[in-house]
Amino acid sequence: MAKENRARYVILGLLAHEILSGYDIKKRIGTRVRYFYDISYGQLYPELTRLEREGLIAREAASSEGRVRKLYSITEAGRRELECWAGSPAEEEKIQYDILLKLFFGADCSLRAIRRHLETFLNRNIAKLAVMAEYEKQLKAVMEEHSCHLYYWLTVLCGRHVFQAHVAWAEEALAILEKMEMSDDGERGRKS
Amino acid sequence: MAKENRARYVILGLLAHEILSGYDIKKRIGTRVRYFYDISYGQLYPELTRLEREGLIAREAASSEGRVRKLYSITEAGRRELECWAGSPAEEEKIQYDILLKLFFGADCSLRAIRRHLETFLNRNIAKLAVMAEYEKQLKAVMEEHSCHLYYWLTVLCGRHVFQAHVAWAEEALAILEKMEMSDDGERGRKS
DNA sequence: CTTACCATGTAAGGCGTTACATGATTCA
DNA sequence: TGAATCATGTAACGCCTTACATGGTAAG
Repeated sequence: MAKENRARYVILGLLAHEILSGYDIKKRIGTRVRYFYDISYGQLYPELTRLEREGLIAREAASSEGRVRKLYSITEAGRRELECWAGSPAEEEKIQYDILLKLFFGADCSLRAIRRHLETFLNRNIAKLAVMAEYEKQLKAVMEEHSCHLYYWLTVLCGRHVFQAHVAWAEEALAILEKMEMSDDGERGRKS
Repeated sequence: MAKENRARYVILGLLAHEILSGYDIKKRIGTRVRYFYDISYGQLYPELTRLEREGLIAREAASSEGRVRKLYSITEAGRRELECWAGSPAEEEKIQYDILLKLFFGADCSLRAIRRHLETFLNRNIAKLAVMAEYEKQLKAVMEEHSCHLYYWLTVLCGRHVFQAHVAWAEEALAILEKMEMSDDGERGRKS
């Protein structure tokens, strides 16, 4: 999975629009793309150093009004690199959900545990779905005037579809389990 | 994301039902759970060594009919470990799709590239969806008689929901882009 | 004056991949 | 005899996380 060093392109992508510090970048990621990408300082700062050394980003004159801040901007080479990456084929997406492994391989654990996993999963995804709906509402209002944000919108749309699917699956799975329990009623090793 | 060492639990989960060699395990994973988990030999064999050293799995007497095969079985301690894992809370699932990053951060690349990404994504997920549908058909037939395979079915169901969502999203996104192109028609930096 | 936040980093270590190395067996 | 598959591993390296280290500033 981790093959392409997403970090560097996310950084370049953000710097393509604004001059930012490492701390700023972390915040931007936290608020804007949390649902499909995250980064830690342990990866961010070394990557910034590397990008600068490679000439893909450059230090801006620090405003030096007291606080230490290292501001970075993207270079022409950086823009080319970003464009090249954006045009090259995307890696295949993988679904690696812990819950599926627990369902599949932990099949001999209690039914109660399975139900608990599904319920946690369901609640989490209901919440995420609500957030996506909220984003969409806000975006729709903004986009009436500014036709940009199209790509932002498309990513939110993806989130809505995927989280909706999670919710639908969890509900269906819980319903199936309930039906099983009815007909099966307390048979064998599985204690409810 | 990578926090819990899924590999070890997948191995234990497979060994909970059969005695297998490393090679067998790899094959089982390849045919049965490819869509939500995969492993490489570089991870598999060292993990087997570790699990044996920890007493969670044990070497079975090799049948020694020529070929070298190391067969492993799960121990009682291994079963306890597996059960403990299966009962503990599942990690939060993350969607980390390369295509979303390219959409979001490569927003200044050509519209043609975006469309190509979406089409590739769409075709891939149509194919996956078809596989899930096939699995479901087979499973339904088998489950008439054997009521086991329930958890297998639930995982396939998840795949169906998720891949269906991917397909729906990609189609909607492509439709939106097409509409944009109509009204916008070749304006600005984006060359179609 | 202390808490919260701003801000930048390093070190250790785990997870996971790819490439390489080796050799036996089966089948055309 | 040569290719495919069976079968087990190691080495190197990259990604990423967690925990730690350091210090400044704003606000109550």
